[in-house]
Amino acid sequence: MPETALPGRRAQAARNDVVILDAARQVFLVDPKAPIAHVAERAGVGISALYRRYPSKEVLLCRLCHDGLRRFITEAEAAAEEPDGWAALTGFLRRIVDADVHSLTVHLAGLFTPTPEMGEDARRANELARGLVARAHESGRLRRDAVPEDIGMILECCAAIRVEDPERTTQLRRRYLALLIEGLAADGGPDLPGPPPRPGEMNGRWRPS
Amino acid sequence: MPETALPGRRAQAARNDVVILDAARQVFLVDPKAPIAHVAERAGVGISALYRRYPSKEVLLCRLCHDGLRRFITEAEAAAEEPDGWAALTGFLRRIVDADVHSLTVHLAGLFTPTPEMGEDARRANELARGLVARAHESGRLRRDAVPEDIGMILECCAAIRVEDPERTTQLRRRYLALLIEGLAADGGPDLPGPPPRPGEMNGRWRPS
DNA sequence: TCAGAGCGGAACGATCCGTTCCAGTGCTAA
DNA sequence: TTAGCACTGGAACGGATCGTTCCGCTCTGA
Repeated sequence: MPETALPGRRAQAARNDVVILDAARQVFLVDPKAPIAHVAERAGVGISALYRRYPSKEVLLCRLCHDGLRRFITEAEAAAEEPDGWAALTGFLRRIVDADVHSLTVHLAGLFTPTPEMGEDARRANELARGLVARAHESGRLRRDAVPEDIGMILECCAAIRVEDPERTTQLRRRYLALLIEGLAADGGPDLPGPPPRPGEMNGRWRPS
Repeated sequence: MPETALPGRRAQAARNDVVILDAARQVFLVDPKAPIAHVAERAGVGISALYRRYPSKEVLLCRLCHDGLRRFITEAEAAAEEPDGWAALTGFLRRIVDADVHSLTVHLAGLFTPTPEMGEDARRANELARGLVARAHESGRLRRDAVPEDIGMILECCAAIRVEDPERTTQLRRRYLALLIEGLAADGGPDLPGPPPRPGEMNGRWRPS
């Protein structure tokens, strides 16, 4: 029962499923508080098509956010397979930055009440990130004073880069990620200033206002 | 005619001048689209006190933005005095990051129509930044493929770091700025990926929507 | 042929926010 | 002492925005 082979109206519906999700990602990535009408417009559908699928904006936001989180986990698990701990960490960062996943999970947080399942996935993501940093440390190529919480911050930095053209955005983000990774490499430079980020220090975003 | 010595009502007015500007900075730094009432609340004054000083929100925003730009120029001029080109650039970045000036000039752009005077100052700021990068290159400590436009991007990265506590925010920003600066140092590593940012590539923000 | 799934978009109601307005307060100067 | 006024707090207003509902239409599948 391949979805793409469905005829007529159902085919349109199936196509709309993905078109709407794509549009929502693009729109809310640029402006997390964008009105839902923008999503419909971008998708080239009416508002009804949205409300047929999601009972409210909050649910759509939650779905988007959770998808991003799952992508994060998937990439982290893939990176865990890479034998070289340093390559695992840097490759992981590159893929997450390319996928623009950080904005989805983080900048949308606080706009909806998270499901318990998301909380669990968030914990799992944390655990995986911790493992990646630990293995990078073992490889000896990661500077000694780097901590797992640095990952989220570095992703935050990269997510801040954004220009009109999405492809150009990716290029530029790679540039500054490369800069950060260069800094992350243990080259015997001075220790980083100030106390490192603590676990949970960035969690202020998660409770709904 | 020292302002602080003014008695009674005028003293209150003089105090309010600075209290309001401070509050506006704090509020709009966190959320550039915050309602003006939040500023009044934070300043501990009524809305009238705001409208007595600024004819509209747009003017206040413009003032804030222009102040930030002027601060940028001041710091850049100070850095130009520093004989060591590398120390000049890195010190400049640190001071701008500490002053949280980038958000003021950039994230507020597009929310008002810029004055011609601001355009001129923006050009001057660009020129100064270009000079700082040139001198850093001459010092031999800046990686060859760094360009003046990288400055704005790096500031953007740091500005993305923000937590509840302002002091903690500063600490964390210094941490990631240090990482970026480490990457900026010419250590014979591989060239940065992708085409570097071009002059004016980030100017899409400046026209009012 | 027709029931109904799916759709577009107008309409509605709630909320938000910039701005205006007015009554109160306490200096200041005559 | 007191009239005038600079300054203020905050309620009120009007316009804009946005999430959601609703209605009439189209086209499918049996």
